[in-house]
Amino acid sequence: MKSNTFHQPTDSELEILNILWEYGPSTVRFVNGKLNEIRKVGYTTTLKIMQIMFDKKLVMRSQEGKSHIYRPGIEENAIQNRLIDKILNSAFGGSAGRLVMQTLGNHRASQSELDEIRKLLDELENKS
Amino acid sequence: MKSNTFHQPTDSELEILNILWEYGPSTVRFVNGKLNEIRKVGYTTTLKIMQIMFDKKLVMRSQEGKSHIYRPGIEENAIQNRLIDKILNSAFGGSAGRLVMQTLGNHRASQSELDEIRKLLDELENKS
DNA sequence: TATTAACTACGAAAAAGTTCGTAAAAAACT
DNA sequence: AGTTTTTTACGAACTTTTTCGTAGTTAATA
Repeated sequence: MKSNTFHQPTDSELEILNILWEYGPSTVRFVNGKLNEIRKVGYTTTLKIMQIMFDKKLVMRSQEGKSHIYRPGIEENAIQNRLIDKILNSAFGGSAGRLVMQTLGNHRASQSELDEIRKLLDELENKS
Repeated sequence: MKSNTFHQPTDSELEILNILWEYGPSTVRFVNGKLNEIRKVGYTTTLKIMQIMFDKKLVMRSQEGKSHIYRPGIEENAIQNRLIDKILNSAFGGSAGRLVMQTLGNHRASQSELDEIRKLLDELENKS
């Protein structure tokens, strides 16, 4: 196990982090239940992955009676930024503008989101 | 081999697609040379991956003398959109607005890109 | 208190991806 | 023509990730 390096979550790990971010501190059973709303996964499979995540510090946990309560060990924004960096470099030649254009061009955003984006653009331009 | 399903390129495959998109139709030797500008990769490793990509239809190829010339079997935009979809669903709860905000907030875009984005926002708002 | 149920830990198999060595064929070079 | 170089094909080892069975422990329940 690399102890030093940062651990990019795998796809399964990210799926679990999302559940923890959305629902807050949870048991393995709860997480496994959520996963099974989408696809069949064995309980010990979920357990094992969460144990691995604990080793990697992707989650933290505390004892509650006989079971563990898990919570995220990393901020949602940190992972989001890392994922953005990754596809930026691997598919958009590092250009944030291209990524944004492509995203807006293909996925509808709500009016309030568009307003927010416009506001952010204003700020960015004033800053420079 | 799944023949039916769409194949999301792996990281190595995406790296090779990027070279093909950037430099156009290329031999294995050329691609391997480009890869080796960044890290050490054996020739047959690159060959093998490109053969796998051919099976998956991620690249096409034509015979040129003794060797094959490879070209992308898929459009850059298609892959970009698929990558966006993936992180949108796996880390942004499906919200394009949040992805855009996060991207703009953390990665400098040039003035001309900002202008373009603003123009696109105008179009999106007029359309709806 | 004995049985059952729920939990963790762990090992190992299975699956997916990467790496490379070797063999055989084609082309280039003496 | 014979040797060397370049290429493809392919199998197999290795790595990483995912999956699950089994064992042992703790808690709940009869």
